[in-house]
Amino acid sequence: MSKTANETEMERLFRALADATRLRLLNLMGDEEVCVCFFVEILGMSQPKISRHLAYLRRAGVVEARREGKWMHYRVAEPADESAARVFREVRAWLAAGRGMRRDRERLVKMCCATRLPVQLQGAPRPNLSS
Amino acid sequence: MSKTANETEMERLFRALADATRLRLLNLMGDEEVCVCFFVEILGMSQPKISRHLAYLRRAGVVEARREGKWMHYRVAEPADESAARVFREVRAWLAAGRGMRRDRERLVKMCCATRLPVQLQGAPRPNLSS
DNA sequence: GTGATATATTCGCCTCCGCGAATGTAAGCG
DNA sequence: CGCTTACATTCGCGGAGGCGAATATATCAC
Repeated sequence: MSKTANETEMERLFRALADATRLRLLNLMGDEEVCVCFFVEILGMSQPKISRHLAYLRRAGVVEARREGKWMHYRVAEPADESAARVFREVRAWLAAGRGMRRDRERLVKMCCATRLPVQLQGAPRPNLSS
Repeated sequence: MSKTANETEMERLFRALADATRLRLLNLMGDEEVCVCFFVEILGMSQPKISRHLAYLRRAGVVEARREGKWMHYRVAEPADESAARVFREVRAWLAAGRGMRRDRERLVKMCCATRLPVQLQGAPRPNLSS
């Protein structure tokens, strides 16, 4: 039934989407969970910056996190509300069509499939490249 | 085929949607143009506040304006990009399902169909109630 | 022209948030 | 225990934007 969709929820969602870095993070996640160290390596941004944006997305209910030893994995969280989920799906489709966004994903796939990971990522858990 | 969807365009759109007042304005417009004076009357907010948010939406390319004598009419502007238009449609569907949003629209319909308009709106051009 | 009406813009003041830099925390290793 | 790695949080600064209040602009009536 979920037809209410508290208006405040919309604001939170759109504020979370109103930042280029967060959009790039969401695009990199696709449908699989990704380790923080890959975000840092691929976006070439400082680790605190990545971490702050991931925390923002988490507070907004847009992503969920899972700990595995030292590593943290982030994945997209589908909204419970039906209309919100449809909006969210379209947003992610829009992301996937973007030029820069596709470059980001290509770099993720290339890096995660390389036989030799860069020094910073030795031993890091690789994301599933299914999507 | 509009597959680029400049990432900056997404940021602008989502920032425009990240405010409760602007969401209510978009919802009130629906598929028809609406005169500023109705926004002011129905939302019960100050005229400068309404006007500033409408200007924000216009700068973001989300709405367009048309002048008719003293009155200004605002209507939703469909994005040129295909993916963006799909996102936007879903957003508006989400809006239309919201509880408070439906109340707003009911008040608009009631006010615009009343035989006697409130004093502030005497002679104001009424919106088409088709949607 | 004057005046009234409808809308837009400007001006401080404030809060939110993005940033780099530094620091804090949590898990693994020995 | 101490040390390293992976990540999170805090701090101080600066810019963006929301607000009410005041002011400016545009159009119409006369």
